[in-house]
Amino acid sequence: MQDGTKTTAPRPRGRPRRVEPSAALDRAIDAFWIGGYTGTSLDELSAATGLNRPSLYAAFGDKRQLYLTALARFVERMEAAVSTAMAEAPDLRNALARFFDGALDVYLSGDEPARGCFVICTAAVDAPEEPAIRDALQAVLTGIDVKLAARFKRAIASGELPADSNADALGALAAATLHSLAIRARAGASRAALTALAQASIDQLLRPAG
Amino acid sequence: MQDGTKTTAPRPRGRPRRVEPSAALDRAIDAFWIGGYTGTSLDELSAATGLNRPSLYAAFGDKRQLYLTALARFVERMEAAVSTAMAEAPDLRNALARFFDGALDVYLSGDEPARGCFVICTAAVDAPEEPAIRDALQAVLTGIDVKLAARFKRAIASGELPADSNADALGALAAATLHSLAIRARAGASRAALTALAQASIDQLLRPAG
DNA sequence: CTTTTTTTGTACTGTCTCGCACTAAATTAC
DNA sequence: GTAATTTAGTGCGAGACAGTACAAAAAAAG
Repeated sequence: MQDGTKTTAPRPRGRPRRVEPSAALDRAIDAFWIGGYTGTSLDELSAATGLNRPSLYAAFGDKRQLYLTALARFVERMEAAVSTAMAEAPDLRNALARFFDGALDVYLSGDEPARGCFVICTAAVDAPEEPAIRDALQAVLTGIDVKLAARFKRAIASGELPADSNADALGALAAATLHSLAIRARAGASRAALTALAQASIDQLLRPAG
Repeated sequence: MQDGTKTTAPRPRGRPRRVEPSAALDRAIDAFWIGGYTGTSLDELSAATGLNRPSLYAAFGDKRQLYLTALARFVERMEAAVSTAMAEAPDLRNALARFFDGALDVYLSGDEPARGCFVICTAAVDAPEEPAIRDALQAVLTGIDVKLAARFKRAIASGELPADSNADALGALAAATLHSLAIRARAGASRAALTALAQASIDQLLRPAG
């Protein structure tokens, strides 16, 4: 506050950017989210981001790199949301409820029709022919499995679940419900139906053994 | 057998086909299965089927119609397999085991890398922009839900499950496991891992209430 | 053998696609 | 004001793509 210039604004040398790369990336996510990798052209990406094709290349490299960067950012946010849902909820039941509810907020966001999950619904189709995409998809899936399994382990340790429960299996089953929500949302299922599935999953996962 | 000519072979009028449309459709399924709708070009379809583009158009119409026809045939077979698994198994546990095992046979068939489910993994990406594909996907998902729920209802009626069980919810959860298997297979998961998930799902669904 | 009918194969058109070269514009440094 | 630097915008070129027109081929019917 001593000198008038903010220390965080040492304006760079040349012509200023018309649109920030970070904002452009967010809108590229939106475009890829709807059309998928092969289904979204560079012209569409250019229109969505406000960057023309040469600027896109300068900022993110070619189409594949842009897609992978968009995927990475989406995953980063998703995993952060999952982590907070797992950490902040008072118990496992609430953690799962937040987890599924937060996912549905994302899957049903934006205009109609619903887009489902960016990674589950669009990365899957290109997985066989694009090893980098397949690896990214695989990493995301196991990442979710691990986060969920860790939360189930905590619930076992705290006595919320019986000691002989299989945390890894329960985590994978919770993730399976997530995958199904992603697909069903993109297929046009109603939020009510999806919420019912999530609730059924929670009830099933937390039902005490007989 | 009375006259030498087989009654089923009244050779049609013009030049004979080099390849049967039914066989061509099967190979079109394979091509779409790997690349998806937008990701598979007519040239690839032509090479896969052995029909050149004009013959493809004559036989199946344009690319969208061909994809929908391929999807319909795949679904038809899948639903038949599901029905027999549900009907022939001695009890619910075996029915589900056959159901998941049969699905994995399909999802892991063909060359590496695994293709997962044709409908779940490829129709999902084009669902937002192709209403016909979205409707087909939605119909398939609810079809599976209904078939599974019916089997759970039978299990309730036969006393295999407690009377207060929610057959619809259990059916949807079993379907969710199927969706997850489809995605995970395409992401590169091992058969062992997928089988473990299926087994965990069965154990969970059949666990008596506490 | 000729005609008719159906499929096959070639070639074409217009459009889209990706990626990049090159010029114009906007800003700072001097 | 001039030079340097960075981005924006135009436009090109080679190739892929979907769909179709048209001629050649292969069979049955007469």
